Amino acid sequence: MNSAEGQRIQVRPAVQCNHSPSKSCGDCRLNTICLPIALEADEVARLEDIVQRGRPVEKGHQIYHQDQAFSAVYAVRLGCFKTIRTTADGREQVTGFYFPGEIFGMDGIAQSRHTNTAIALETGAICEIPFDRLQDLSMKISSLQKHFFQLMSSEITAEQELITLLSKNSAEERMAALFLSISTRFAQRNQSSMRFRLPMSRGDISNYLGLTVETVSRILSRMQKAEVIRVDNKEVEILDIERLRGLAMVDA
Amino acid sequence: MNSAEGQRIQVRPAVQCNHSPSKSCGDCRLNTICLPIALEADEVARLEDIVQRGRPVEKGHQIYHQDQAFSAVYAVRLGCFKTIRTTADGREQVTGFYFPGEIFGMDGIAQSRHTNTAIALETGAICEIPFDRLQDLSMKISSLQKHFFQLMSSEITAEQELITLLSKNSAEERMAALFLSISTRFAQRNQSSMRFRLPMSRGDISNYLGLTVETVSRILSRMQKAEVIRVDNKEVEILDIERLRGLAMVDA
DNA sequence: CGTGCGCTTGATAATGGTCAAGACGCGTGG
DNA sequence: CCACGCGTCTTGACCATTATCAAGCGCACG
Repeated sequence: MNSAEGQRIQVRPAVQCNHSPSKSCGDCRLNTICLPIALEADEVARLEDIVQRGRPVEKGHQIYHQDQAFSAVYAVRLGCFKTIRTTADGREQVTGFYFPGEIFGMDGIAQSRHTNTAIALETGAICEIPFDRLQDLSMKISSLQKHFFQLMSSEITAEQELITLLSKNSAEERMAALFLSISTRFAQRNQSSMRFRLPMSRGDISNYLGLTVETVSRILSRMQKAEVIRVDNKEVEILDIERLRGLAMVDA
Repeated sequence: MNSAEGQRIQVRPAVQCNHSPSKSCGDCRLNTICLPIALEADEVARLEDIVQRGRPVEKGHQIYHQDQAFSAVYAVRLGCFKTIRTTADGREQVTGFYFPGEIFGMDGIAQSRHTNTAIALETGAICEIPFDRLQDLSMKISSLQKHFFQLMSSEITAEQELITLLSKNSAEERMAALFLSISTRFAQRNQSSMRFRLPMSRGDISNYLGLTVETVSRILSRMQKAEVIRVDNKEVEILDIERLRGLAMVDA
């Protein structure tokens, strides 16, 4: 899903990160926003200046609500977040899952109002980045402007991958692709990519993938029976990643 | 589909446009890029300076190809364009249709390579906007930077609408939504929104909507029998837009 | 300890896909 | 100018995947 994000992170290993001097960049939750930018020391200071850092949020908390005035984008430091869009007739669509180091909220820029609602799937923390101040700073620091264009473009390509998945792939292929994406994103944070806990419910998964909970549940059972994965409630273990890749038929 | 684009255009009526002094902004194909910006005269000149204006292209021509190095984004002046993404296993997904005044090619920014192929659906013309020069200029003209952030955000919200459509709506609802979107976009250009010629084939439509050509064909016949639309090959007439909106069940 | 929500599993149904055949339209070449 | 041929579109019959409906389990939380 988010292979663009992935690649951008992977090509830039372990440089010292000024946000959290005690940590390597691989650990700093802000790496996707600060890492690719060759900032001068005082520029880093200016960026840190505008960022509301490490605000803790509890499970189920809404960061912003659809139609609410847009003022900031958010970087995930800890935990997992989902964005959902409610249609005119009341149906809901999960439009994305966001893991540490990823940015959400960019949908609100165009209309100065959010077109999604963002919700914490588990207890975590976020950095709030006021967008008007980010824009100002981008006028002075070209690499910051460039990076933000790239971030938004990544969001576009990630969504195009989801469009393709929904449009062209079977239920099983969609599930496999999601698991591979989640696995990759855990790996990027130096966490186990073969064994992890799903932060989202079956309902979130099925909604995101355009399926029903029943179908998701059945496919999990089938994959488990085929010994591709092992599932125990939200705990997932990938037993045969090659076969999972085969099921996905997609370059995640 | 593209309601974000739509609203942005509609709230800014008929100001004089400096690109084509003889025309109102409603006619200037570049309106989505220049219109919302309160530029000084010399700033307009600088923008016009970098834009390769009005390059004609013939039907079937590729503007850029997937994996090709990214260097520019493109504004449609005339005609209609589609973007397609080819997956690892060779399947193709139509990711968007672009009408005059709309911008395509922003997918390439993140990876400095295009993740789509853009193809002209009919003979038309485009403006090429070299991205590095646009970035430079955005550093000097804050309203231009702001506008480009908005453009990209619009692309994100448009894609989220498509995701929702693919995930939650029936074949008939998808078709109705697409027709409403196309109709709206024709209206924005002061062209007939009730009677128009589809620039894309049934295959393009079905691919975009995650359906088969047979299903698209059947639904067109059904809608015609129900006297909601009249179809003659690519010529479409909307007979009952209220009923079409009812079918769409979506805020297009 | 009970209630409820999330998850699983089964039976059945429907939407849309696949396969197949024929019609229509358009461009090309005789 | 007409005829041929191919590609696009339509329509029908049949089939498969996934949704729907229904029931039961188990864990978490009051």
